[in-house]
Amino acid sequence: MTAPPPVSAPPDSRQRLLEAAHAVFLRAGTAKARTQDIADAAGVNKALLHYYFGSKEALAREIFAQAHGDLWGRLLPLLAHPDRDLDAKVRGAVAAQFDFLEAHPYLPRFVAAEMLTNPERMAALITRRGAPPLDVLQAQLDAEAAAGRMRPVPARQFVITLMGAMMFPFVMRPALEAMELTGADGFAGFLAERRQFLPDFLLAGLRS
Amino acid sequence: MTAPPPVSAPPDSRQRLLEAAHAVFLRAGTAKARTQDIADAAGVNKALLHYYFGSKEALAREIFAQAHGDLWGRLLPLLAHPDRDLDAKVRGAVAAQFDFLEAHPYLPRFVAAEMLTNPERMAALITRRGAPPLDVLQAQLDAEAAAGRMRPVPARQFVITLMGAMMFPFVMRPALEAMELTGADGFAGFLAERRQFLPDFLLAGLRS
DNA sequence: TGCGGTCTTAACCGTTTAGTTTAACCATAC
DNA sequence: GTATGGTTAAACTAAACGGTTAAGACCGCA
Repeated sequence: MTAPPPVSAPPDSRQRLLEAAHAVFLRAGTAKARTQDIADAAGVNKALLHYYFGSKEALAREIFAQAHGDLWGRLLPLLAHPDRDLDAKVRGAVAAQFDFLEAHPYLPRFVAAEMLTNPERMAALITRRGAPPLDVLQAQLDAEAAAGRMRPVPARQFVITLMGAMMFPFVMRPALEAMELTGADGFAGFLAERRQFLPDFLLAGLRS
Repeated sequence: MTAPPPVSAPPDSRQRLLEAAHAVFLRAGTAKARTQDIADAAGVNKALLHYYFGSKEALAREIFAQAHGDLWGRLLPLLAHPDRDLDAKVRGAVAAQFDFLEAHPYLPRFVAAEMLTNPERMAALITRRGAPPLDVLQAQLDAEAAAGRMRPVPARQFVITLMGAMMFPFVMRPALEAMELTGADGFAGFLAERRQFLPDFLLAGLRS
């Protein structure tokens, strides 16, 4: 059924297990995922999973930490960059994040689901960054407000609105489709339209 | 340990089971929740759960359908109302939805998680409404655009942005807190600020 | 040649869980 | 005063699942 074991297999089974675990976990959640399914997807025996990772829980921790980092790691540094104006930042962030999300559409819902069923995994991750990278953005917003070009706006509100505007459709996609809110051209059409719509809308929301 | 069986117990055990299931499911997800925990929370025997609902899955379907309806049922009709102007609609929707979400903070994450782990439950719900109630809103947006007061905006984009702007912080709350994005005054402070921020921001985003 | 890391097969263990069964209890209605 | 429906307690089953183990095969390398 599965591919025959390659004669001179490179020792990348660990990596293939990680990729298989990523795929299985993201489509089922770690609670419902079966280690047997992961082993099968990796074309590998279940015993090897324990050989490398010790337990399903350890593997799940690794996948969740990576998913969490992937989901947020791009956006925040981009917004914290001091040498680009707001307009360029927002347009760049939206384009980059949508590219990433379309390549990993299950990631936001997976992270949300895991935070519900396994809050301790999130708690084990919190000892990370120091100060939040919002100072630069807040300074830019304040400068624009002082110049009269924008209303005064808390950076945290804007950032979370920006992130949510992109991730939320992926989190709630099945519900939106069931309610026919994404429209006749389907989710892909909705997303294409949204890539255009969002930057203008968000920047207009800032202007005074 | 549990309350002694009331001498003349009203036959509301079914209702108490539903409420207990709601509480347990929403904090753990249906995959990780245990029927024993639900029975305990209801102060009732586990056999009674099957007496009333037949299976954990049937109970989960009922809770999920209710949660899904609660989450979306308020907002869409409010936005479809033809006799209020956009400004009043948006302000009213934001206030009402935040009231509801603060009373049921786990609901959005629960719905998202269930759509990941049990997509078939969502699929079993789709035979509901007919046309989406976006026509009225779209007509209002078009009229404003024709009058030159707003840019032309697809109603679906605005509605999903509006919903996401409120639900997303609840879906991703643990991650936002871990990244210290909600700020020093905590999630409650962030929400209070957001109630003020959002209506102005969203309406400004529409204006030309 | 022999060693050690990688990997497989297949059986097996221990635990957890949904769901069932049985027998009994008690109020209310008939 | 007996039938009925709601309810309990506890023991039980059947199955699924995570995890373990043993024995050995393959392979590059010293």
